[in-house]
Amino acid sequence: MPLQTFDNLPEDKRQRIIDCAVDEFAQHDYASASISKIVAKAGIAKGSLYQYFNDKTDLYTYLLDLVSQTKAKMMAKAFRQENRMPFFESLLALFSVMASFELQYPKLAKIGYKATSGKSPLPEDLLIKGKQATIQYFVTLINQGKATGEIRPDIDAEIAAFIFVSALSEMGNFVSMKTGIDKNIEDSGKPTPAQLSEIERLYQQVIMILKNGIAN
Amino acid sequence: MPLQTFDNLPEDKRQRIIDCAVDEFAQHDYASASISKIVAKAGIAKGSLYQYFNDKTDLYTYLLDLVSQTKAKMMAKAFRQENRMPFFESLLALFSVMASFELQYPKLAKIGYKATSGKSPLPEDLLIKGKQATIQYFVTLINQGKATGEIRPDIDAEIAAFIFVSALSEMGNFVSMKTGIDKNIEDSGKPTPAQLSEIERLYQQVIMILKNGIAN
DNA sequence: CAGTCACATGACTGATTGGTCATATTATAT
DNA sequence: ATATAATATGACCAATCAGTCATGTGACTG
Repeated sequence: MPLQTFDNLPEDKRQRIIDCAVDEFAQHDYASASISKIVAKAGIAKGSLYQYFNDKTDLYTYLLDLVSQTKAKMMAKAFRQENRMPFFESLLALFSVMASFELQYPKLAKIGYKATSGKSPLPEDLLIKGKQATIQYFVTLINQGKATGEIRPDIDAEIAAFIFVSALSEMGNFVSMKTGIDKNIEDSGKPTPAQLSEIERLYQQVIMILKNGIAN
Repeated sequence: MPLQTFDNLPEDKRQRIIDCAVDEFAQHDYASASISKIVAKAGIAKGSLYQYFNDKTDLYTYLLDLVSQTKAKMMAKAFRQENRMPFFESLLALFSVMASFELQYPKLAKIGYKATSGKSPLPEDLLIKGKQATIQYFVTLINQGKATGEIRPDIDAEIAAFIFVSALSEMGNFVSMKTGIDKNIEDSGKPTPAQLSEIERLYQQVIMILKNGIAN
């Protein structure tokens, strides 16, 4: 975790450092991301960065925390209401949040994506445990849906969950492919209404397919 | 492409170099993969490697070729028969090939996966074009299915194709998660019959879900 | 034997890396 | 104004990187 000195920093300077670090880790994986380039772009001395963070992994885990906390905030906002929704409404809300996150914070999304798919210094177990945790969340959701009769009882919950997670995690790529949103767009740059409706149509179609299948 | 000298090499030496390079590029992305480590592990001088390949990207693209050619060979074997199968049989065959490839050549699969998801020195356009090409293949397959009445006409072919590709490309991870197959398993190590049947059940379930949906 | 050619070698280069630390600057407190 | 503590700095270090090249080796040819 960052040292106290990092919190004592003036807001704009701290934010600038974070921005530069996010830029770097969004474009390169952990091993290739360069501390030297981060401090150069942020306009601070390398020694300074090492007064804010213990080492490279410290900075990296700080960014991963930023990713999950930002996402968690959006989740909390979306699920503020009754937590017992019909299954497919829950699914819709989940997809909606993931898509919005991807649109609003494409760089943070990229960091998170790299962390789960590529290489990172964290114990590998910890990472796949994270992915398994996501799958497990869907498994319980699906089993609830089975209990309420919304989902066919012969569905293998784990495999269905795996499909959902795959579609979710890859949807970001598809979104940016379709909307042309890319790294040149700054984080927090509000997406246009046209993009939003396109995205909404996208994940509604996805859910429809997962719900009813494609067979005639 | 590799120089002629590489082809002139004695078979075992050439294979040893390929194996070590595959090892390295399967574990690290392009930027992090180390030529020094490859030659050290292969027991050759660094200068020698540069008599076989022009530079790092030359070696890398050679490996990517190896990946796609290996996969293409398996595809050709599976689709030797009549090329106009019912849609869901084609889908089954596709999934089957992808799963077998993942099982038989986990390292090659990992290299290919990194190439599409992570960073590589190739023009980025070329890579996402590759992914889009895969999607396009599914799009035509789906449109054929629509024409024959196998698939509902209101399905958005592109979105459905995206879901298939996502499931396909992530299935490797799921397979290794379920079967415990990992980097410690050598390429070409034949998977056990138990693993094979487990895998078969997996992608049959996946196709069933994509075909009929999960709704009751 | 001499000459030629293909390949093998590893010391070397210049660049870059994560990380350190003595020193300089600034802010706070007395 | 002086002392003390907090922060800023960049030259520096050892390690590593991709890539080069003069030299060496061995096999084939005349």
